[in-house]
Amino acid sequence: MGRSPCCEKAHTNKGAWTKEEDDRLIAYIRAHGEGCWRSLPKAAGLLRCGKSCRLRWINYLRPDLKRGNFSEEEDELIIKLHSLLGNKWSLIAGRLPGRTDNEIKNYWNTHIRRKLLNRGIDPATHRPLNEASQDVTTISFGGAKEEKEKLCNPNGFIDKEEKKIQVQQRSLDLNLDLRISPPYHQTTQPEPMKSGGTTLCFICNLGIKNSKDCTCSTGGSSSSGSSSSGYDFLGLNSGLLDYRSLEMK
DNA sequence: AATTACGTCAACCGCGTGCAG
DNA sequence: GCTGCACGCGGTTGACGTAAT
Repeated sequence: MGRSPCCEKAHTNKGAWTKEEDDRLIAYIRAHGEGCWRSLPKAAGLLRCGKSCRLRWINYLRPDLKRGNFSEEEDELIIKLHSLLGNKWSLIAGRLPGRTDNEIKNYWNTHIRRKLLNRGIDPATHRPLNEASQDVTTISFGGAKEEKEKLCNPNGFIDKEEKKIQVQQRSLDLNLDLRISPPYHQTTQPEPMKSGGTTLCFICNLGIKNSKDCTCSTGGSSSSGSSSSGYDFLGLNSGLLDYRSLEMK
């Protein structure tokens, strides 16, 4: 059985794209737009798999791509978003205009991981390395599933309740409480780029509200008394982070 | 100059998901 | 509800460039 191949592999090119192939793909998409990747190669006269065309376009040929090095600001944003979202590269990329998920993923693995390690921070948990070996769990969404699977493992010798407690202890790390909820009505007016003559800071422009990182007068810092203690990372102490606000695509 | 080790990143692969029939 | 298709995503690979020996 199994899944049918996404394309006829026998007659497709693989490996690096040539200039001519790039030109054909660009010309076709300019003329017909994106979409229907499966039929695109044939229509564009390319001996490539549709997936390959899509990847090439999204990661390399798209006109709105921002080539070049990542700025320090982008670095920090990626770190913060990764601590929040885990390896959800497409979501992270959605917050970085002109950057692709593949690019960010590569950049993370080659630069930021090392950067964090040099700072003494575990890139998986975003906690100090000396704490990383303790009861800490990652923030990625996959973690819950793994833990669930572990719990369901019939061969496990540890009592299920005991395991539950272990998981709970390990999950104390960061209570994200990201919720999927029915369509909500905004309680506040959508914030314009400028509010009362005040230019919104980078964090507010990202749509992240109530963040301690906010440097403008409007968005963050939710009044003086709101954050009762410590670091209000991305506003997590001061309110619920709406997962939808992270979706950009 | 030759060889090896390492870093980078474009591209591939397999799986999950949404959707139409 | 089931099935197959198409797309999108994340993990991984491998070619290539550069630094070190």
